[in-house]
Formats: sequence, structure tokens, C-alpha cells
Amino acid sequence: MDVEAVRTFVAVSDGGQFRVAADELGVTQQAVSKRIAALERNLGVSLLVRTARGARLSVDGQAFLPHARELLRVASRAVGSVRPGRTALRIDVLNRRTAPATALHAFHRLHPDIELDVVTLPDADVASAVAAVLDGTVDATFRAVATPSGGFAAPIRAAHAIDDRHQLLVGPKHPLANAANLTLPDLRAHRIWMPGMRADTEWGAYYDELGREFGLRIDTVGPSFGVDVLLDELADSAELSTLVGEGSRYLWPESYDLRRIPIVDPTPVYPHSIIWRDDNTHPALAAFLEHLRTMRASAPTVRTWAPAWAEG
Amino acid sequence: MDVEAVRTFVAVSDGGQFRVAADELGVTQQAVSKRIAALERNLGVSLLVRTARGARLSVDGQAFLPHARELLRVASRAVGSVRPGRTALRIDVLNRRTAPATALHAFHRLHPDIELDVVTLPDADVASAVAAVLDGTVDATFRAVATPSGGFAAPIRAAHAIDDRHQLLVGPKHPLANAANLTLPDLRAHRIWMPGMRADTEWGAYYDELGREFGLRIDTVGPSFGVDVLLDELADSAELSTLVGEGSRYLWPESYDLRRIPIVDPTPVYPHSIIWRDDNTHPALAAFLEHLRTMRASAPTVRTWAPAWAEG
DNA sequence: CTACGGAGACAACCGTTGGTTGTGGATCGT
DNA sequence: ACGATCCACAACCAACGGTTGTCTCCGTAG
Repeated sequence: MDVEAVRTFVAVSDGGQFRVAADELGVTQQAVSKRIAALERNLGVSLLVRTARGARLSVDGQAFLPHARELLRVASRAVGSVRPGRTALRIDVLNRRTAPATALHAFHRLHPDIELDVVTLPDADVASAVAAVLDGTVDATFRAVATPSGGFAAPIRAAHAIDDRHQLLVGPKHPLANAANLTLPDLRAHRIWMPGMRADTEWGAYYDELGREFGLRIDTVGPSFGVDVLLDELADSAELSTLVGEGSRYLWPESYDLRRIPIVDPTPVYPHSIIWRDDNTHPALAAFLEHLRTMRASAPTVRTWAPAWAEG
Repeated sequence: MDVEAVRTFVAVSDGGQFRVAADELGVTQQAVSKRIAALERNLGVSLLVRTARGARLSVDGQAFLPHARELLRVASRAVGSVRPGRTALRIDVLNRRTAPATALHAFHRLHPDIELDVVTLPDADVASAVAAVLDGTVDATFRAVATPSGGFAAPIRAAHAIDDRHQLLVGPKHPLANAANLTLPDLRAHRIWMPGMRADTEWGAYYDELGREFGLRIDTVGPSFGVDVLLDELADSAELSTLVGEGSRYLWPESYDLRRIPIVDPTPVYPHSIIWRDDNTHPALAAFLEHLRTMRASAPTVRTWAPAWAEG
């Protein structure tokens, strides 16, 4: 099926005549005739009944018309999602399971009319993400933990966006499995496993400092075999636990029976920052930044902890 | 833009390789390569980054992918809306402004997953509508007022579906404009205008009988120039009034300030019937008939009036 | 380091499609 | 009955989309 044929069908339906549809589309009447004939042949039904003064929708045509319009709308959104001349707001996230992705989802549900595309830049470091923001590949990027305070060159701006509250994730056999909530000192006796958080990354530094400050045993070493493996091991272990953000989205089978346990007094938070171009006039970007500010302002005021260098 | 190209893009994205997409689509790898190249050329961006072991989504590809999937879904629905082999439930209504259309809309909102097409058969009489039900052009048809009691041949079934309660529609200058509600005897002093309801139709007979039974002055004569004209005249008149169904949808400018006034003790109702094939196994049809029964059962139990011959 | 396997691109070829112009048949209003 | 209008059909041509055959590139194994 060809989108142009569908567009032609809609044009004929609106105009009531092949002729006017042809004028509107900038082709000859004969071309319109052939397009409609081809579309009808492909679908195996006749969509229009030809009369002496134009064309009228057949019953099948009536049924098809709203779907045809929807198809054109979706097609137009599809091309609008893509450079050059893209119109959809495009935001980069490191990972579709963490709080920024959840915040984008919430924003989308609040403003379903705003076209929004969530992407993940292939090269994960901050420099290339900033380059992508600069050249317009993305409108904004979420970066984790720290932003150089006052650090980016001219048109680039950055701001703290989300403080995602940590929770402890444990399986049903873990000693803390049934705690309603807990404090950081409660965790001293337990092993916290954060595979893949290498010490030379900002995340590694974050967990190093968290562990040092509260005397925790956080294993950031060891290769990560992916989230699924981690969840699988957690489910069966009486010792393993890990930290996850409240706003993160992990799915596991019901049978795993994992529990998320809030941490309080203080609640350690993941600080997520947003980076964008100050001179980007996309109206949806302004709306999204405002949304982030609102969300941040309306967050519950609990005592939180973050490393001094991550404060913005 | 070609839907096949989009389908190919999604196949490559899912399979991770041109080769497997080609196998899945039953074409050669070269054809897939050309399709993708053409799609990228049309869009003006590169969607896939080619690697030694297949293809990965580019940033634009990531943004495009969900729209591509949506496009395929809509396209599939579009072909499913049309015979032969159509899957969407197709219901005929005489008029998109009356209660059956409203009921269909409500049903759609209750079951957004059920594909539903509302059409209007070009030839309005009952016989051709029954023929359309018989040959599968539509799954069901709403017909007004009366159904031959026990009247249709073998596979055709009919049932009372909706009793749409009458309301008086008047402009702000009308003497009854500020009534909270009224009874049929209240209307005796006023002229009720129902243009286009010829006496030889079932509707004409209905209003004849309503007028005779309650001593009303219902003008069913005169040509109808359409609903818009009627509403326009009502808005400005201190005498004209007309009857409309509570479930009907008429739109008018705010400045018209028309009022719908309920009629009680008894409330005259428009009886709408539904006609379908008993051996139509479409699951959505069963759901819709059940919905109609439920709606009817949960309607407020007020005293209603309808001609004896219209009772089911 | 080289050789191999697998993946996608390119070239050449060809049938089909989709566009054009020109023309014909049907229908409605005058 | 005639003219105007509208859509379909025919003929022609360029462009597209498919195929087969071949090439280049890259990761990996030996």
C-alpha cells in the first residue's frame, strides 16, 4: 500500500471529484484515476462510486476513510520525527529504565499532543552528548550524577532535573525483605552489589563516596551481565541486594517476589541533570523544562543525601 | 513513502540484519538494501548504521521506529476495515447525529481495542439495509421506529435497541425556554415543527399518532432544508420548537442559546431497532449486542410512551 | 598476520509501475 | 438535443523495484 494513494483517496473524498483532487495534488486527473484504481485493486474493494458529477464514498470507502486519515496523520508524524526539519521534541536518555525515561513518559501522558521521541545516543560520554545537543541531533540530553558547575560553553545550559530517591532491592529471602523502610546505617551489615559501576566513572565515584560516608559495603566491581541476570540472582539470594531509583522501571516475573524498600534519614538520591541549548526555541522544550522544574518543586521534602560535588 | 519500505525497516530493526529481514519478507538481501536506501533518501536521514555484523539503529532510526510501528498498525487496521476479509465490526446508521451513533461512540470508548466502523448505507430503505446485512456488507444496521414483529426471514434477527427520550428544543425567546421540564399536555398550545417527516414514512406515522394521542400540533409537512437551517430558525423564533432525542448530537453556535427541555409523564421515546444476522460469529458483534442490552437495562425507569405498533 | 566467513553495497538487467497526453463514453442541465 | 463536465481507457515513456552476480569491508580464527 502506498501512502500517496491513500492521500489521493482522502483528497478525492474531501473534494468530491477526481479533478479537484488532481489539482490539489498537482497531478493530472488521469493519474488520480489510476492511483485510486490501484488502491482499490490492492484492497480488493471499490472505495468510490463514480457518478456523473464526481465521486461518492462507497460503504467500504466510508469504513476506510477514517483509517486513511489516521494513516496520513501517523505518516506525517513519522517524517516529523526525523531530521532534517524534524518537529518532534527529541530527548536522549542513557537508559530507558531509569528515572528520566519515566519522567518523559509522565510528561507524554500529561501532554499527549506534544510529539516526543526518546532516543539513546550510541556514544555514551558527556562530550559526544553535548556535541549532539549542539548540532541539533537531540534537543536535550539527560546526564547522570554531576554537571560541571557553570561548566559548559556558550549556548549549552545544564540544570539539575531529577533527584531519584534510592531504594534497596532485595529478594524474599533477604533479612531486610520485610522491612517497611530502613536507614543507611541499617545497611552496614549487608552487602550491596552494583555490578558494572566502574570506579573511574561518575557513578563509581558516587557510590564510593556513599559507602565511605556511611560505612557501607558497596561492591562496584565485577562485570555486569545485564539487568536480567542481576534480578535473577537477587530473587534467589539471601545476601545480595542492590540499589535502584524509585523512578526506575525494572520488570521481573511475579515469582521473583522482589521488594523495593525505601531508604530514609537521609534518602540518598541519584541526581540527574538535563543539558540543552539555550537558543533552542522549540516550544515543547520550554514546556518540558518547565515540567521538570514543577516536578522537582512538588517532590516530597525529605532529607536527602548526595555528594557535595554533585550539588548544583 | 511506501508502507512496504517502512515494514522492511521495522523488520531490519527487529532482526538486526538485512539478511534475516529479507528472509522474513521473502525477498533478497539486495532488495532490502535498496528499500532501506530509498526510505533513507526520501526522509533525508540515515536510519541504520551498517556494521560488520548487521545493522544498528541510528539516533534518527530510534526516533523513527515507534512511528514506523504505529504506521504499520494503522495500515493493518485500515485494510482490516474493508472487505473482503474485513475484521472490523461495521455498523450502519441512518444518521451520525442520532442516538445510535452516540451509542456506538460510547461503545467505542468503553472498548477502544475493538475495531469499529460506522457507515451510512447509500440506499436508506429497510429492504436494502437488510440485503446489506445478508451479504455481509455491514454486520448490523440501526433502523428507526418499528421492526416487523417476528418479521424477518431466516438468518436475520432484529431487536429493540434504544429508546431515545424526546426533548423539546427551543430558542431563548420561546415561552417554554426556561422550563425545567414539561409534560405533553404543556405542549398543546405550541407549534412543533418537524420538517421533512413525510406522512408515508414510519416517522411520519409516529408523529401523527403522538399528535393525535395527546392533542398536539405537530407539523410534519414542508420540505427540510437541513438541520442547520432548522437550528438557525429556532434560535430566533418565539414560537417554533422541535423534538430531538436526548441521545442525539446537534451542534450550534453558543450565541444561539438553544435549550433542550426534558418531557416527562410520559416521556415519548424514539424506538431504534438493530438488525443483524443470527449466524454472524463476529465476536465484537456479540459484545456490541450485549452492550446494547446492558445500556437498555440500566436506563432510568421513567414512564415512556410509544405507539402500540412500535412496541417490541 | 593472514585467511575466511558473513554482511551489506554496487552494477547490470528487466518487468512493472506510475506519470503524461490524447481520446472516448456517460450523464446532467439547459 | 446539445454542450459541458467528469471519469476511464489507450499509448507512450521514464522511473522504480525486483533479481542475479560480484565486490568490499570487517571481525575472528588459526
